[in-house]
Amino acid sequence: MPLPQTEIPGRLQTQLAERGIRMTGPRRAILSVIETASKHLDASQILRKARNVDASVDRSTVYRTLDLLKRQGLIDELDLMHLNGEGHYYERKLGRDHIHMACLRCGKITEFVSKTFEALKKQLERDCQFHIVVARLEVGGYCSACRH
Amino acid sequence: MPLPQTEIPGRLQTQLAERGIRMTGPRRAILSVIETASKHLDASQILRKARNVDASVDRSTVYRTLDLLKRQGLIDELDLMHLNGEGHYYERKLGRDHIHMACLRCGKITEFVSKTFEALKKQLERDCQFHIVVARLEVGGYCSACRH
DNA sequence: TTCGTAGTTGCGACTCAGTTGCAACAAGGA
DNA sequence: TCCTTGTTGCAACTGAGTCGCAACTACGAA
Repeated sequence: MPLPQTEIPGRLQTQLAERGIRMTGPRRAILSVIETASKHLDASQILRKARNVDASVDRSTVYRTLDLLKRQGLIDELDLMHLNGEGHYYERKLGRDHIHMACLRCGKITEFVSKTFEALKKQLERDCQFHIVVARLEVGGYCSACRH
Repeated sequence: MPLPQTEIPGRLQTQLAERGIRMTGPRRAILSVIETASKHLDASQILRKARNVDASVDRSTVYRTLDLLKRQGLIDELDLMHLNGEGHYYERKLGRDHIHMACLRCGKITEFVSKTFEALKKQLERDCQFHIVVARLEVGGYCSACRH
């Protein structure tokens, strides 16, 4: 089942305001990049796009803002290690956990929500007496267009 | 009856020899470290331990050997991002995929094999027409001793 | 509207993991 | 023993991310 992607633009700004967090020019630029992203971006891609909005944005401000959003639980950090071996990618956190599937040939990332995944997490919590805070499943392989 | 978890020391050496790959002093040192490790090690820990065997081993040789073992499919690379935010860890690849659960408080890594996980992978392959090469599930949370 | 201040910024210098080019070296087959 | 090819240590480099600091600014209070 595909994810519903539509969100009100400016939602992240609102969420930060609700928490009494200061809004600044660089922050607005970075948030708008994250909100309007059509794919997963890493820190340097976010920096480059944010500079189209506000040319003075600094690398360290991007990292600090990503930190802030992580601490506030508004974005998730992914590895997508299968894709190009390295790098952290960021995405808006929507309600449900989902699985990331990276095609090793064309690089496409597919997201997937699964009841079985939810069941697996419940099983882990029960069988291992483990309280899950975060669960990330990353899959590498070949998508339907690239499989051979 | 105890589980047959023990491995003959030198097994990695044998596997490389079977593939006609040259054996050298530094390589032997690094392989023995990986084979006798009681927990997941990162590259710098492997370097430190390998130097106890052969003091001249270089950082770059460790990375090159880890690359070799990855390419040969003899080790897996993990992120364990939940544990300390960074770093790649390595482990012998045994037959079965397993889940890594990292306790955010005590740092313990628990491994878990699950039929539900296997079912989830089958479901992904079927529903998304995706050919899975590798699937990594990393869970962060609190273990039974640390939960609150 | 102005003011004060705590939070934020850009900057530059730094750390740390990992990579690379290269000349010297050595494994292992002939 | 020799030869070839793969491997090594080294040193220099890259790229991601961090940090201390002085200058700046958002925004609530006056």
